[in-house]
Amino acid sequence: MTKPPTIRDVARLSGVSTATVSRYFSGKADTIAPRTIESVRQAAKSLGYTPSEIGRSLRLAQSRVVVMLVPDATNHFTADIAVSVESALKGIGLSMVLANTGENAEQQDRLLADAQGLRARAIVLQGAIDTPRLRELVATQGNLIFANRRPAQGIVAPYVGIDNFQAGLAVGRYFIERGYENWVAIHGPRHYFGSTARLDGFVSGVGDASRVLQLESLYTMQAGYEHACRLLDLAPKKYSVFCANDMIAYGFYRAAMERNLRVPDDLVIFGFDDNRLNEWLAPWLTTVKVPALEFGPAIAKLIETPKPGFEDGRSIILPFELKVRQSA
Amino acid sequence: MTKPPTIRDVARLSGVSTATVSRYFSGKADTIAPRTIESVRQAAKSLGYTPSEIGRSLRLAQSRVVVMLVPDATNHFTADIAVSVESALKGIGLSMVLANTGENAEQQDRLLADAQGLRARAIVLQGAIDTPRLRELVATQGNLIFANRRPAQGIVAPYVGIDNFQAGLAVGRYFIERGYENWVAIHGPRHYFGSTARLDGFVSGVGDASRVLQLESLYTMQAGYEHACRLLDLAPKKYSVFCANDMIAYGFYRAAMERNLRVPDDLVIFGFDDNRLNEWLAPWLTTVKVPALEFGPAIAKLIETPKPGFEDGRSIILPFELKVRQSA
DNA sequence: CTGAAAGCGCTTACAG
DNA sequence: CTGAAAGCGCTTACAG
Repeated sequence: MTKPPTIRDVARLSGVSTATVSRYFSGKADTIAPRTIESVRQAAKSLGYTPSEIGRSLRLAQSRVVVMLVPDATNHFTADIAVSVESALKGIGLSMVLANTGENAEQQDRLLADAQGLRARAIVLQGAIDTPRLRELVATQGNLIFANRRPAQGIVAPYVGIDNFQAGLAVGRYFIERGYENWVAIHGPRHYFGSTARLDGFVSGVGDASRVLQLESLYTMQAGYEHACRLLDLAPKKYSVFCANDMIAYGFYRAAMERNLRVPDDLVIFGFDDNRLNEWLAPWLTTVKVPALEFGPAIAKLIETPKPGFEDGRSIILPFELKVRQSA
Repeated sequence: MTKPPTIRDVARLSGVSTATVSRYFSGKADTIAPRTIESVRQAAKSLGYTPSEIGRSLRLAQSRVVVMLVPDATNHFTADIAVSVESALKGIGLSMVLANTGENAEQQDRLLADAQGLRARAIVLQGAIDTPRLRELVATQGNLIFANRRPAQGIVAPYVGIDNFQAGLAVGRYFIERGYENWVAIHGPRHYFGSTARLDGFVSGVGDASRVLQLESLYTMQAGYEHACRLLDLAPKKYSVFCANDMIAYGFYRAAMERNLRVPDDLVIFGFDDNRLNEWLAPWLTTVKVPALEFGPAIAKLIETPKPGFEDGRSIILPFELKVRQSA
């Protein structure tokens, strides 16, 4: 409960100046006499001193905090990316602050303001919503990084993730190759710019937009389930469904099971993400694997790299892979 | 990329002192003349000024950051609690930093040091590991809060969560009431002090420790699956299994399915947590509901309440509930 | 209703 | 190898 000791307390106790103590704690110990080092170490230890990140940040005009904004932290794929990023950042001496936008534009803008207040080293957005505030920040700060979903048209900022258009295209072509019919694309909310890249790719892949039934959906099991119920009850057919993520696919599958339909005989289902739950919950699901664990290192690299390249929209494109299993 | 504007820039542009600008931004606008307010507002807006949390924190000797340490951020129940806490803290003007200990004592201690460096307002631990560093911090800082698992013997700090012993007891009694036999308790890792409270309660509930087969397990589906395979293959029986969490129960169930066993006829399974995935993935699972969404408000309240009560180990005990469904 | 000034905990260029 | 001193962006008691 007592006030934490400061650098001055350590300096006093070890009989040196605060400059020396500071050097010790900021990794410049090689210019200090061994005896001095020892006395500083002792003093710090006996006081239980930990340098204040706040003092440090103020002085250096830069914090060691990276803010990550996610639409839904309880989504498993999102959480995997967050964990990967957190761990990679830790490796380069940064901390990550996680915050939920709840898919809400105002909430996002409020969090962006907070991140600015914290003087975040970088702001990583998973599934950003296109708002004026966002555009303003990208333009004036240049420390925003888009993950998993490309920024909207006209926003120039680094992107880390797969090429969603190419992935959609590959799925579309696979549908053609297999001779699937009755195409359905359940795609993500339209306010996620970039979420449509998968859809556009898919449509290109099958080659005929007019024959694709497009349904807009939240990224949840619930939403997938409801779409499926409506579809399977109103116009039952052997559909070939491309889902915007695995959660939607789970929901769709459950509705199919309830109707005694089998994959792939009565229904074809293709997911997206290959989130780690699949192995346990949906080993039957054919899906596009997005390498969640590669996001951390890529983003860390982007943050570490000297500024000159930060504003130029350079991106790190990760590889995707079609995981063909039972459902398609 | 340019340096963000400071309070001085705003003061200069609006022709007032930094004191006045500061008052405006720290909610003391009622002592400022309306015309002055307006000019400050204009100036701040045109400069795109956001007050620096760093400067503010240094001056006030207190940050608005709360650090939450979790053993595994990809666990759904953990994530639900984290989201609940983040949202409640946001409501009282605080941000949450999330960090993973990965069930690793050294990692935890490193993160605790980081939290101290950030001068965190509070540190919330979900599933803390008992280390000397942890004990030292509890004693000297008094801003640690234990969530979901009680602190170990001799650590006096506030706790938020259910009464795990009582919950285990209720499950044990339920087993007796139903006449279940062949009791198995798959409990969490022993280094989670407090994780054994559920086990102890359960043992008390059934009333005969010698007849409970106790298996130590990680909190994962994988671990639950492996325990089940071993058990069901080596000594097949109609077991009645109390799992330390729902994940373990999922894994156990899968192994049972693979062997064509049915719940509750061939096997009784009882979970713990009632994580939100159950509704979709395991609607058959009988489990103990822990109210994940009530953690946020409770923890926020603890943090807001004036210090006097902080060190005295006062706790907020949340209600649990047996959710009886198909599997038991 | 407003301002001048001190000081929160650090780091670093400069001087020795 | 070491120290004195300035200054990072704020807030607030004090004075007017």
